[in-house]
Amino acid sequence: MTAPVQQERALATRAKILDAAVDLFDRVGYGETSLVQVIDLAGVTKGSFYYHFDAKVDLAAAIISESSRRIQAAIRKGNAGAAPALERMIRATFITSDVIQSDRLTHVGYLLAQSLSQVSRAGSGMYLNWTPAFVAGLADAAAEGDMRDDVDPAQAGEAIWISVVGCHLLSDALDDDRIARLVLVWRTQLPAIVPAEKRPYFDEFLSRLALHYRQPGETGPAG
Amino acid sequence: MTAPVQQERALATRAKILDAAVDLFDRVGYGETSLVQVIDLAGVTKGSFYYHFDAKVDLAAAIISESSRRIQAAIRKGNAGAAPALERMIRATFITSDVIQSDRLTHVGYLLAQSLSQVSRAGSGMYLNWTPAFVAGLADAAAEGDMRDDVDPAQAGEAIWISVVGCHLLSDALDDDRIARLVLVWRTQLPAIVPAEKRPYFDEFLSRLALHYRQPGETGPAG
Amino acid sequence: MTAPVQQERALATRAKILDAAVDLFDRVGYGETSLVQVIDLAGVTKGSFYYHFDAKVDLAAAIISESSRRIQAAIRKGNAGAAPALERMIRATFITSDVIQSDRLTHVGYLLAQSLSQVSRAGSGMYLNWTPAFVAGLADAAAEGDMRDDVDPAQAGEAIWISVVGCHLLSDALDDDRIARLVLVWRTQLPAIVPAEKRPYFDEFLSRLALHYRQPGETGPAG
Amino acid sequence: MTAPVQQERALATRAKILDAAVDLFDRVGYGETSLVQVIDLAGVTKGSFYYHFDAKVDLAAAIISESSRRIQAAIRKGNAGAAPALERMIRATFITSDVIQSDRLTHVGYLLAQSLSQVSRAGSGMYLNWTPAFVAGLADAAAEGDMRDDVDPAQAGEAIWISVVGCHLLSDALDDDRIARLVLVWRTQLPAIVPAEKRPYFDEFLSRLALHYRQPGETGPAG
DNA sequence: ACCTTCGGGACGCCCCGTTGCT
DNA sequence: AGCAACGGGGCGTCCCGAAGGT
Repeated sequence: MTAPVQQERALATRAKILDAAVDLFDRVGYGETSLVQVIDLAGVTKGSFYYHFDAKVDLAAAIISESSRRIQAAIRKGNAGAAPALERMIRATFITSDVIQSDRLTHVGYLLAQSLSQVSRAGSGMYLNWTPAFVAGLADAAAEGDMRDDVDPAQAGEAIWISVVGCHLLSDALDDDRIARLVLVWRTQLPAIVPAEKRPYFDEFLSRLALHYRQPGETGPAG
Repeated sequence: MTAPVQQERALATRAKILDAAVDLFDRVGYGETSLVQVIDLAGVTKGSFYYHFDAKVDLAAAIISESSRRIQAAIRKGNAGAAPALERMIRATFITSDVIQSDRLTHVGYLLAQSLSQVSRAGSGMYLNWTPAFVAGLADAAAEGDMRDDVDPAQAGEAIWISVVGCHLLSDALDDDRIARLVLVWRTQLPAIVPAEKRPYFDEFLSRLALHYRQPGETGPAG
Repeated sequence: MTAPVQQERALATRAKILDAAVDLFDRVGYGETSLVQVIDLAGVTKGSFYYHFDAKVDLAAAIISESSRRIQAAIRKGNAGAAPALERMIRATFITSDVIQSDRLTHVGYLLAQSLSQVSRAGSGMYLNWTPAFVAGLADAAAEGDMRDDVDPAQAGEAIWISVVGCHLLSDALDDDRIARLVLVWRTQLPAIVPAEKRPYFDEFLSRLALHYRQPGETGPAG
Repeated sequence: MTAPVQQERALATRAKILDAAVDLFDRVGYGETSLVQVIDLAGVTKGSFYYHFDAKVDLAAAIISESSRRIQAAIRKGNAGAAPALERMIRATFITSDVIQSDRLTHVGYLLAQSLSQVSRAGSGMYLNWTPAFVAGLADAAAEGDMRDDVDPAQAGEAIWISVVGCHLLSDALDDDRIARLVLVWRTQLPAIVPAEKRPYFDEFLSRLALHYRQPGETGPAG
């Protein structure tokens, strides 16, 4: 409680800088954005910037970590209640796509993590860590009877993860609706995974997710 | 006839520059590589460089176009004889992975095309054009009786393409064997596509492809 | 009085740069002077330079505008009291020649304005604006009875202005005494302009101006 | 005799280069024009250029000397017959203005001579040599009775030369009609020089010159 | 003699991410 | 937090030669 007012102002300054950086990194890219562009857009001075950040890369690092923090938080919040593992997995991919799509900072952070793997370790880490997560998720699903006996959770997990990754990349490159593509992926992958009798249920489950997370502007089939 | 001798030297110089650029772009990245690094490594002077290329981006452009040229050529060569559409499609993905994996320039060009979409149009073009290609391929496959009746070629085509893209991205990020991951993808996708009675054949087909294109250093199961 | 010290230092730095630039532009020319020559001579660093000036041309622009500022100021100061229009005109040409001759920055700025008309608009502007000024001056002189009835102020004004311009150019090319040449010009032009009875007065007026503004090193007739 | 064909081609090449240089120097300036611009516009190669000219400055030098050659030739031709000194002088100034105005190479050469005095010596030489020429001309005119007794040929000569110089400079800066301005100059200067009884003659003389040399597009008073 | 291809380096300007002092 | 200064490259371009063909 020493000087809460100043702290507030400092936080606001930091936020202004971060916002400006997100905007510029998104539009012109990290390497192509100069520090002065950032501080000009943020309306602060260089001294002020260097008070909050030690270097330019720290900007990226801050965005990246905030981005992954938000993704984690969104998943935790969206998957709050108890639910079967497979449903949690599916929902997690939708939540992630949704937050990446709707929150600019998260999106930029996600992109930065890819291109600046030397900065945050989150780059390859992101990809490295998620494969086992998917595999583990499918193993749990199998234990819960949500998987057919003849599929290997390890292989299926990696296959799905590959598709999800491709999904993100394509949606970034083509700048179109992530959710729609994600639905497509799950609709083609799920039949090969879940037991035949559960397919109707998961079809419905997917439809509901698609409805819930679809883009504001996008109109559904009955739109 | 007119001046063949000098042209040879020029070609060699150009190749030296390109080689150096490929090496550096691969190791440190395009944006992080300076022109003097390139010309130093190539052992040429700036004047020489600017005789062959108008700007730094032209280096990238040249690598990108040569890269896609090589991919096309490899596919054409590998798919020379007559073969069913689905087999050609599958083989094309293996050929592409193979050449990207084994030929450094091709790999770098492929990566550059992604990050420098403003330079070559090949960036987003790559992704844009391939989706319909996959869809068309599957349509042909359907006409040839290689597809189950209950799958939509359009959806299946995009789904596979998504997986292939994810495959490349993950293999790049994790820097591991592309072919192995590609085999995994096809093994999980094919069952959902081909008629049940043809599954054994395509299983065998995949095995042979995997054997044929697997990395030199990688030892197979019987290695 | 919060931070006058810093501003002072900044001003000093800026002045050092400007001084160096004036020196070099004068000796070797604007286009032939490189930025590093300027900053080396000024004893500042590149960063410092680019803090004060956005580009090389800004140096020229600054010199040009300061130059014309000084000319204006000198004229205003020299023509402070009330005096007939014709006398003010004559005196203004002497003052201008004097300050161009004695102040290096003014001289360089005057020269730059000629060659860099694309930079400052002062180039052609200088010439464009002065013709009407001379014409207007002579019109006032006519109203004050200082002009013969049979001369057209418009023609006489332009004629004199032409002579003054030629005067500057020749003095620059030959690098000799501007004042002496200016006296010559006025001595030949005035008889054709002023009424016969006023010639003795203006002869005397010219002599006094010549005496007052003649170069320090130049020795007069009695020198 | 030895190889006239080749010489012809060489001459043509040289001319092409010179033409291109004149065009570019005129439009963008000598210092701002690069060699490759010249050779591109000329449609020759660098090697070819360096066969004809040792360096870039040689281009300027060649243009300058050709320019002054043409001026000399024009004066000689225009002043071919016998005529009084003063008339020859006047006519020479008109001829010079005319050729500078109508012949692009001459104009460019004249301008180059001013800015590149270090190149051709013609720069200051031009100005240095012409003053005595004017003085000598007026001395001759005096001997022929074309000058009033009370004017000093030396002073009058320099005064006129100054005006002529100012004339050129102003016409260049304002890019307007040289001839009109020249007429103005002579009309104001002549009355102070020639005996009163000869004024009508010279007035008529000037009118005829103005008519003869006025710009093609310019319409005279009677339109 | 005339011309071409290809190469050689030296700068030129600018900008960038960073520090000190206040 | 802010004003001022710091240097180290970045890319591009420029003027020019070397070596050879016709």
